[in-house]
Amino acid sequence: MSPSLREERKIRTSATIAAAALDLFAARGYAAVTVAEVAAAARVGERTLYRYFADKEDLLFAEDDGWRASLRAAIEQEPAGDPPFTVLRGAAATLARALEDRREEVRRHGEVIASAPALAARERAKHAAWEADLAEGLCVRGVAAGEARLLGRITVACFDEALTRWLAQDGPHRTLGAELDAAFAELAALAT
Amino acid sequence: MSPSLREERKIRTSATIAAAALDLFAARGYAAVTVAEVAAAARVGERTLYRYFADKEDLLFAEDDGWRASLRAAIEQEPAGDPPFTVLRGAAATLARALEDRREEVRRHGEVIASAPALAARERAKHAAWEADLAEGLCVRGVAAGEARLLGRITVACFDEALTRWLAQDGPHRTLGAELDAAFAELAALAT
DNA sequence: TGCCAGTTGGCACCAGCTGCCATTCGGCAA
DNA sequence: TTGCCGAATGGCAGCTGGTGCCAACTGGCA
Repeated sequence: MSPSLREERKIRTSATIAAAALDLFAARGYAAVTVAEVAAAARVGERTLYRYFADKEDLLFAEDDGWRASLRAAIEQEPAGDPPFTVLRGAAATLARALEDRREEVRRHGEVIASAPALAARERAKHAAWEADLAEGLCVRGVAAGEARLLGRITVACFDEALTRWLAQDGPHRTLGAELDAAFAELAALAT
Repeated sequence: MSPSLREERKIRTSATIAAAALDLFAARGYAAVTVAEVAAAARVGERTLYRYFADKEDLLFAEDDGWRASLRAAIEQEPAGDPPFTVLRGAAATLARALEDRREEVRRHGEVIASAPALAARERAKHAAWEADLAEGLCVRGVAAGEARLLGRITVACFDEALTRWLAQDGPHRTLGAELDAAFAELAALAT
């Protein structure tokens, strides 16, 4: 059941388009690049591009679906008896480990996103989806909905702050996992 | 120095357009209403509408600038010696008090926003701005940037959760202030 | 009264996005 | 090898969001 030639090509086409888009956006700015130019750079018709990506923004966010799935899987694999917040901290740590060796990629991506308000907004919407996934993962374990949502929000807040600090450092840097631990520790110290 | 006839008209025109937009969006859905229709309903040219509002989304978010200013003012008015998190909790409580008697308005607004992903994303971006304001307010008081950002994020997370719970109740309901206190209390209990 | 500055809205135009349709291409069976 | 089917492609027309430009209008003031 190896992927057929058709499927292979679809995957390759999608990756080509996304790569061309990121290159152009990084070089000239998101707003200054038209979808037609991205399509041309990827040697694809504009109409075809829109079959692979829902809209212009999606060129930068399509692959996030995969990470979202990883996050959901990470929650499920946490030990069954752990207290709720421990579960979410564990899931966040797993996601952090998956990002650990892709720092430059994440930074480059983040720079493009920060350059356009609409993209920053969508980035935030992604966090909302994460929060919902975390909350859902706790609800399945019997945690009350309100508490689950609050914990999801808190966890994403800490994760995002850890990501910010991780990317802000120049040269040698602490790991994302270390930043995440630090953020959670700070939270515990400050929340009381 | 009462407002001139010109200024009065501008304010009234802006309010008329925003009201027409909310009515149309609530009645027929955000996506199904064109900007031209909003302009026509407000008896204004489309080009004029775009002088009052930056884009279609802005029709729903323009007045948030005022609340953002209130939030900044609220931070400044917190006692000087208070610990950082106490300052932010106080500012959040002030904002909550300002919203307390506009529940139906907030709910109606929220329903329209929840109906379109792009609007939900922008709502989240608004929270990012709040977080930045809160962090800035702490930095001015000498708090380290990283800690200030983290506290800003946590505070907004609790506020947003409190807002969610406040709006979710039917019939008689607890106050937003009470929900906010509850969320902060839960945080303190769960974070350790 | 007449002028100035701010406000308005029509028009042209570009970019994002979609439905439709003809063409092309991979995969399979005769 | 050939021929067929369904999937993938891309061109085209068309709508909506958004902007620059310019001409007409209006309130305010000398």
